[in-house]
Amino acid sequence: MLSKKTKYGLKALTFLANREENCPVQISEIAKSENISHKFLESILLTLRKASLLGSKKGKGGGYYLLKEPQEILMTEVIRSLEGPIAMVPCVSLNFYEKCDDCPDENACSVHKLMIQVRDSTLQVFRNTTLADLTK
Amino acid sequence: MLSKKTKYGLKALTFLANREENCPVQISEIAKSENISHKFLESILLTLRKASLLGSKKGKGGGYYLLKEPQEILMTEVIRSLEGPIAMVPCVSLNFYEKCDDCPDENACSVHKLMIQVRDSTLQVFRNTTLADLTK
DNA sequence: TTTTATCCTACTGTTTAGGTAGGGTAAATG
DNA sequence: CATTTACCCTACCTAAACAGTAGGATAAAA
Repeated sequence: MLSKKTKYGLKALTFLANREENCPVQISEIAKSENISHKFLESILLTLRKASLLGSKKGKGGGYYLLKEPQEILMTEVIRSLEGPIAMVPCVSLNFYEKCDDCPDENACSVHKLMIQVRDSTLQVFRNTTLADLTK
Repeated sequence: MLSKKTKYGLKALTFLANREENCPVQISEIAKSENISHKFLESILLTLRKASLLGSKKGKGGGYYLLKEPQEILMTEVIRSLEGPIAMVPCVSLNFYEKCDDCPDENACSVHKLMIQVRDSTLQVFRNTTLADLTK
């Protein structure tokens, strides 16, 4: 299941990408337009800023803005920052690998085998999709 | 993330498929071999029986056994019984559809668009993989 | 009728998701 | 330089889901 955090984050990024000018947009404007709680969205945008996907400006006329062109923002980056691992089990994760404690031999594990395939097909989608593909 | 329930269920099914004879196997034997808590595995096998993937036999010499040939058991069935929806958001789920309450127009939603692609690529894996593909 | 092993309901502890609360800090404006 | 604006950051909270446990009921074989 995709968390609300990721879902809202994607919506916010799309909202920013859909604007013609890339000037700072206030949290409240995004929150209102996308039906997201102001405070929750604030914490999400903060995460995206720390992941270097968004820039921010304080004070009057401040807000958040994209740091890169939409077509340069890959879904792999976005999903990994907001959701964490893309793989369904840690033992097949490229960026968040962890060994299973119940599994003596990873290479003999049927779940491992299956989940590698799922990971690869999901990765293919995320690697071939940029923020620009989500806009209209 | 894949739940332990699904993970253990897959391991148990693979264990049964790897046996040369399809006679009833006790919970304890599977639990021991796969490092799964006996009681937890019991509840998982019960789920699989109710999903008509396993048969059971009570009393001495009893246990669980496959109801179909491994090559006839699709991953879509297994995952849906144990994990529930394959889609990452309910609004793109084929078998467990639900409308998002924050989304006025599904077709205009960027998350929807992306998640349909993910669902389709994951489905392709599960539809083309049977239990027989997980055995060795 | 005793033993074996599944069936089934209910309960419980831990973790995570999805927020809220409330003040701190930097920048623009006058 | 003071005020307003809007992001920055930590801590906290509640409900639900996950990952099991407990304990007995039931059915089949010996």
